[in-house]
Amino acid sequence: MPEDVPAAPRWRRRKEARPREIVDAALTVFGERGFAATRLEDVAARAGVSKGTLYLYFPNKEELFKAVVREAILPNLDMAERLLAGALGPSFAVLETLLTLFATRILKSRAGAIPKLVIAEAGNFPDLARFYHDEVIRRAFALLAAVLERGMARGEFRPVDVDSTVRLIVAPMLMSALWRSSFEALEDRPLDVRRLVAAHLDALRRTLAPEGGPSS
Amino acid sequence: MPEDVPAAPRWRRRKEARPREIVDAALTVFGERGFAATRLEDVAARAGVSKGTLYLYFPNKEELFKAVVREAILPNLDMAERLLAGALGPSFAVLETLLTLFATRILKSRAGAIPKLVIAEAGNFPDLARFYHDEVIRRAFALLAAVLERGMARGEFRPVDVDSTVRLIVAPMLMSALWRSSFEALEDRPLDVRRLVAAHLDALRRTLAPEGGPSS
DNA sequence: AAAATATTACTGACCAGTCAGTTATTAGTT
DNA sequence: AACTAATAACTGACTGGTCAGTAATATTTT
Repeated sequence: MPEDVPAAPRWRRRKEARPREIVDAALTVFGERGFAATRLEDVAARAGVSKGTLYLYFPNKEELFKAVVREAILPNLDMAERLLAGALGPSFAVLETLLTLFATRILKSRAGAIPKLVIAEAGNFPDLARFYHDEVIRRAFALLAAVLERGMARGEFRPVDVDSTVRLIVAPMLMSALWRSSFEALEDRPLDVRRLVAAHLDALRRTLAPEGGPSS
Repeated sequence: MPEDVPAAPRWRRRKEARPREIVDAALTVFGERGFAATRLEDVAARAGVSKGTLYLYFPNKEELFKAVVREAILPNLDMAERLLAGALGPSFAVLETLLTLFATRILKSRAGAIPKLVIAEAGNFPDLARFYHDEVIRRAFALLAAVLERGMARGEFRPVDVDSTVRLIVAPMLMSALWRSSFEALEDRPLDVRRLVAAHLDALRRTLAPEGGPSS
């Protein structure tokens, strides 16, 4: 055995790549275990570093979690807001696009576990709850409210209680995310999100239609 | 100081009353903290006993939790099932009663925290998830499905995708429960459940109405 | 006195966050 | 181009605190 062949180094310096890899690993483990139950040792192992390295890039567990939300959720919200701002067609089409976007970009990705996470830990980690409330929920609600206002202003939707209706729109999406995280494994058939979204949009069409049938 | 006056005993034997008191205390603490984060020491303190006493009545934390669900949720499900079995009037009225029942009996009581709890811990405590799924979710879904089938059979509802529609009915109720447990404290105004239920029922009326207007 | 009920003190396992030390990389020197 | 600091990146053992469950002991009731 030649002993002068330099073995591959035990580790490499990869200052640029680490944060992304750590956040990515954290999303997976947080999603599986929840915030409190996640061991940073596991996150580190999955990211291929040691626990100490985590603390070189993130001051503590909470900030790591915030970084996960920023990376996994906020870009989608940005996209949704741009979509509404540039919308020209009927408001219901905007709604349709938004729900479909949520179903594909959030529900089908690992980010779908985040709502469960936040709901679960809100009581014990109020800072996290406030962060998520301010950065995600408020914005998402405002976005949907704007779509409803637009539709009512253009005579496409009948006048509705905006706040309640926003919640009615969000609820099945949220519930789907929670379902997948918590109960799907207990059933023989997975939740058919496509079918649920179709039924939801059908219900919304009937709910929002002006009294005398669509005005268009 | 007379020393022969028998002081009040430091504790009394109250074999019958303990379980209920412990379960009651557990409901409160589990609701505030979640399952994993709840310290049995706190439950004991709130029930006015010591930690050891808990273990005289419940073999472990999981069984204590199951007892909480049995006491706080199942009686309401029983009531709901009896209600449907004895229903004579229009199916929509049954739906209305069920949702109102949920809003008053679950949402407004401490039991409203249970859904959050189960969703939060399902991943880490699969036995709890299975228990809740089998004892609560399955039954609740079947109940609502039965109402829909009844309405369709009587020509009161248009034909709908039953599974999806059940989820659409449940979702806003569930979301309300989660909201109250997790985010209500962060907002200035509390969630107006009455208004939400009204909007939901209004939406459902439009969604379920047969095409040519109500047939009655 | 014996049985039943309750308390108190303890054990063992767990984990976020810390830090002294190690290894890879870069810059400087010959 | 080879050798040598100097520095940045990384590691992993350790600490301090927590808590479910258990064992030993005490009090109440019959």
